[in-house]
Amino acid sequence: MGRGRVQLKRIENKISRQVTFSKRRSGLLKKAHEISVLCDAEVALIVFSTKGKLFEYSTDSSMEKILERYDRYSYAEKQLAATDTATQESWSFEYTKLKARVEVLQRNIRNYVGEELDPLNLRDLQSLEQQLDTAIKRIRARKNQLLHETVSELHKKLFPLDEHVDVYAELTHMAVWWQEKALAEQNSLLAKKLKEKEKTMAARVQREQQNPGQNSSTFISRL
Amino acid sequence: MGRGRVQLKRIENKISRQVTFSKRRSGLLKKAHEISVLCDAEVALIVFSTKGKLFEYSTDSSMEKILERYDRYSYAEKQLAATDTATQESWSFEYTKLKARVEVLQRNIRNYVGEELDPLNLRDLQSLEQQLDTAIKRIRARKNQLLHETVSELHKKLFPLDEHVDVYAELTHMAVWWQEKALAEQNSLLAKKLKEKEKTMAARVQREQQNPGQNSSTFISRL
DNA sequence: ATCTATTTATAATC
DNA sequence: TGATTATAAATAGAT
Repeated sequence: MGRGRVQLKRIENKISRQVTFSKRRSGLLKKAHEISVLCDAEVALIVFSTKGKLFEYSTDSSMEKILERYDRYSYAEKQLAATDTATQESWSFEYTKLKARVEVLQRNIRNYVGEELDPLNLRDLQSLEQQLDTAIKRIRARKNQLLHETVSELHKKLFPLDEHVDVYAELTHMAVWWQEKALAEQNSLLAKKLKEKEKTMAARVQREQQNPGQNSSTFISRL
Repeated sequence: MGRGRVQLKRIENKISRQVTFSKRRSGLLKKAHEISVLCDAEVALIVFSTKGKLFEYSTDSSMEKILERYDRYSYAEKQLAATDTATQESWSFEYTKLKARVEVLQRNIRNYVGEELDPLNLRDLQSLEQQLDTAIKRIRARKNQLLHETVSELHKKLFPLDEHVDVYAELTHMAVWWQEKALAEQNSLLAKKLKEKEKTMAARVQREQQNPGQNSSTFISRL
């Protein structure tokens, strides 16, 4: 409903994707609210943007209640299966144990997404950072692999008879080319920055020489 | 959008309320799906009719994952509400729920440390990477803050009478110095790498010229 | 469910 | 972001 028909597929242009998101999001929230009021329904709507920003709507702003209700609804089946597996007494204990476990896991996860870092000491932070660093590397590797596979399959579809072309080698070439380009750009950028720094440094040194011993290097010279 | 304007208030006629609900519900689900696809967003939509029937939509049908993410986003408030519900409901139900939760959390954690990535699609990987990237930034910021505080306290102990020295200014000087050094090192390293790359590139180009059209650029030129 | 007259939502543009 | 406008979509009311 606009000046042109719209295909149901990811909008590739980042800007217009963002604009569309903003418009449609407000439209969606509005409609969620409308059906909730008009039809006396309970609605919970959660939207995460690509960048991970959260938008939400819930009837009477009781998201909690609705999600609880949802859980009750969707776990109903699982409950039946589990009812007769264990005896009543042991459950209390098991439950407590499990609950503690959930708390630990949740705390861990919060740390993994960079929240509640205050209780951690330097060593914890260090090891956390290292873990996440490894994780990111693996994720990127997996992403590449996935892309790799996708491209390779695509290639097979495009050139089914063309067996002698080594797609992997081609991709490697492309990667090398890309890397070189990025490297060159980074290099010139760094060179520029370095020059600026040298300039400001020279200026500061000159100032220091004009009024020496004022305050500046006291701390460093003491260490 | 119909033959008459509509007031934003509960439709009193039961029949037309039901009809409107049915129509608008499908419209809402459709729009939720559309924004999800068009704008690459993660959407979870839960609707309970007046009669308590459940309708839901979720991106990639992973309602669990999205609700988990939502919980993480707004865990602060939730903590309080979740604690005392356990006493009321049957243990069996709560236990089952909790167990499922533990499984989800564990799976999440495995993903956060870069394990079991195979079931994830490209979008999942992308969002995971982004989350971890943010996390690492926060962790580094916290590390720096901690170091900062430690040094500042140490300084107070070492020079208790020395109130006029601005430790923060000193630290800034040190930081600048350090940055410049690192920058210079990085620069020379990059320069070295670049030169190597150029050499290998030149070598490859030469090879290509000697036996042209063998296999290499077939793929790229076709794209 | 199906059919339109209308109202709404929104894509394109600035 | 915020407005404007032409057009596509959704849907209220009727069947």
